[in-house]
Amino acid sequence: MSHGPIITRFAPSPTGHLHIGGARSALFCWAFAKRAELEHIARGGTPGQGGRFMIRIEDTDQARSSDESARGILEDLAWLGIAWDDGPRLPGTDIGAHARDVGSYFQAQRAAAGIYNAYIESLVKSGRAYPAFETNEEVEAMRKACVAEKRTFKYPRPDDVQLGVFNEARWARAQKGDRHVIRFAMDADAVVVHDQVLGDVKIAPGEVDDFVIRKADNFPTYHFAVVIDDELMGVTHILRAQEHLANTPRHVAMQRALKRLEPRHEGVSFRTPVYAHMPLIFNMDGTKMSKRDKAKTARKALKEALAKDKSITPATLAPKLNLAEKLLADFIAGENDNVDIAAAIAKHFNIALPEIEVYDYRAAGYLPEAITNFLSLLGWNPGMKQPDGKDLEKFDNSFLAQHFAIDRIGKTNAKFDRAKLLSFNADAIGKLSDAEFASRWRAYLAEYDPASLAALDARGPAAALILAAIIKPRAKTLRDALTAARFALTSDTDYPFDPKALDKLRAPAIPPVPSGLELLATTRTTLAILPADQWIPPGIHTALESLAKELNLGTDNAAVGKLAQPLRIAVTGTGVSPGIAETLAILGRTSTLARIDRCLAAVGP
RNA sequence: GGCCCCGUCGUCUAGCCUGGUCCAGGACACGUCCCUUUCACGGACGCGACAUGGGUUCGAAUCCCAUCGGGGUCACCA
Repeated sequence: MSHGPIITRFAPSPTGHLHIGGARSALFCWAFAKRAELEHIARGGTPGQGGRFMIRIEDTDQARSSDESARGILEDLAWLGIAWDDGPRLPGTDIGAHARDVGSYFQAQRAAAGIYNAYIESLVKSGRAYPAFETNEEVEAMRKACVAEKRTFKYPRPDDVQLGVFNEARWARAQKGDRHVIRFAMDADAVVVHDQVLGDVKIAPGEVDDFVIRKADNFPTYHFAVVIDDELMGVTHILRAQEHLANTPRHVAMQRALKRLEPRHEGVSFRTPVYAHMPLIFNMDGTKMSKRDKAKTARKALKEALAKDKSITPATLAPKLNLAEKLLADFIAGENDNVDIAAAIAKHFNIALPEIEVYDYRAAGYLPEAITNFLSLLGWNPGMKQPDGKDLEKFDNSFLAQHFAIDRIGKTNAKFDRAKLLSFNADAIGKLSDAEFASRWRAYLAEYDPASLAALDARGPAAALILAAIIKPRAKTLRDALTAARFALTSDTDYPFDPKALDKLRAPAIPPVPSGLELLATTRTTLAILPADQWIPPGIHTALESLAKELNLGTDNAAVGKLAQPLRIAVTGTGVSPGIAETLAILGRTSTLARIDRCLAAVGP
C-alpha cells in the first residue's frame, strides 16, 4: 500500500453552468479529500500530502464545450466555498496556484499532447482495441433493427477481430486515413465493482459490448479519457452520481487491460480506484432536474397567456422579446428549449423560472452556505444529535470537511425540496449580524440590481443600516429582501397606493375613535414638530405613544396601532410594512411628510 | 425490453450492519394556538411513514424470500 495522498476529483463537462447536482458531487469529493488532509496534518504530516481535491475539465466534446462555461463552473465552485488543490488556476484567487504537475487539467489539451493516442495505440497493438469502420448510420441501423425485434443491441465483434491479437490489417487501414473509431475489446470475465456505497455490484460477462474509446474526430470518448486521466493524475477515490454506476464495469475492464507507458512507470498496471456512487437528485415530481425545466415552465406560462388573451400572438410577441418569429414559434412548439428564449418570456410575463444551476440560485439571492448545507443533507447525514436531542442538520463546510464519511452516504434517491432550501436560506440570513447582512445585501444588489442599490444609497448610511436590520427577519433570500424594502427604495412621488388600503383609510369614524384620515392629519402635525434628534425609532415611537394617549385611544400597544395603520398606508401605500417607527426613521421627516401629503391628496376630500 | 440499483411521514432523513430501549425520533411543509400596531421573526401543540405478502424468531422497521413500486443505464454526450 502506497502512502500517497487521497486524491478525489470533480470532472465537469463545460457545456453550461454548474448543475446543482454537480455541486453536491463536487462538495462531497472536496469534503472527503479535505478530511483526509485535516487528519494527516493532525498526525503531523506534510501539508498537501494527506488529501487533495482536483478539478479536471472534460472538454472532449468539441461542439458543446466552451471556455466561458468552464470559467463559470470554476467561479460557481469557488463561490460555494469549494476550493480545489489541483486544477486550473482561478484568476484573482490563489485557488489552483499550488497544483501538482500532472499535465493540463483540460482534456482537450491532454488530447493535443498525445496522451490518449499513445494508450490507444498500445491497446490496439496488444489486441485489446481495434479500429472499426462502420459509419454512425450503419451502427444506428443495426441498433434499430434490434430494437424492432425487441432484442438488446450489442455491437457484434467483427469476425476478423480476436481478443488479444493485434489486427494489423485494420490498423493499417486506419493509418491510411480511412474514417474509423477505435473500439475496446471487452474480455469475457465477469466484472465486480466494489462500491463503497452500494456494496459489490456484479455484472455478468457478455453484458458489455465493444464500446467506442476514440471517436472519428480522434478525440477520446469520456470512458477512455476518464480512465487514463484518473490513473495518470493519481486519483484514488471516485465519488460520483449513481447514473455512472452502469459505466463502471467498462472502466474497470479498461483498467485491467492497461499498463503505464511513461518511462518512470512503464509496464505498471493501472489501479482501480475506490468507487462510491451517490444517490441521484430529482425534482419534487420525480423528473430529472434539467435546464429544460426552464423552457418547460416558460412554455407553459406562454401558452396560458396565449389562450387567455387572444390579442397576443407569436407574431406580435416576437418583436417585444427581440426574437425572430420563427424562433419563438419553434420554442412554443417544443422544437427547441433555448434557455435565453425562456428567460425572455419569463421576464416579459414576470414569472419565475425554476432554479436548476448554481448560477440561478446565486441570482435568486441564496447564500452559498445555505446551499452547501442543504446539499450536504441530500444523500448524506452526519448522524449526530444536538445537546437538546434533536438531529444535527445545520452546519457549515468546515464541519462537513471534519465529519464527512462515505459510510454515511445513503442509497436512496432524493427529491430536491426548494421549500426546505428556502427555509435553510432564511435561517442562514437570520444568523448574519445586521452589518454582515447589510454588506452581503449590498454586494448582491451591486451585481444583480444596481438601480435598487443606488436608491438605497440615496437614503444614507444610517437609514440603510436600520433598513437592513428590519428586513433581515423578513427576507428568505437576498432577492426578496427587496420586497420588504421596496417602500424605501421607491421615490416619494410614485410609490403605488393599494386601492383596498385607501378604502380602509376612507372608512368613517367609529366614535369615539376618529377616522383614519383624521388620525393621519393629526399625526402629521405631531411629526412635523418632532425635534430632529428625536427622529429615530425610539423617539418616533414615544411621540406616537403620547399622541395616542392625548387622543384617548388607550394606553396599550393597540392604541399606537390605531395611529400606525393609517400612517403605514400613507407612507408605504400598503397596510403591510416593518414596524412603523423604523419605517418612518428610514424615510426621514421630509419624505414622511411628503408621503402623508401625497396620500391625503390621493384619498381626496 | 436486457442488465443494474433502490423502497421509513407530502419532502429530506435518524434508526437497519450489531433484532427487544421504536405503538418509530428530528427537520421542512401544512394546521391550530400564543406573542403582536400590519407583515414577518419567535414560541407551544398537532397532523403525518416502516410498500405488500410470506418466512426466521419468544420478539422484526431492523435478517431471508417473493411480489409490487420507483430509478439508472443500454451514444462516435459526458
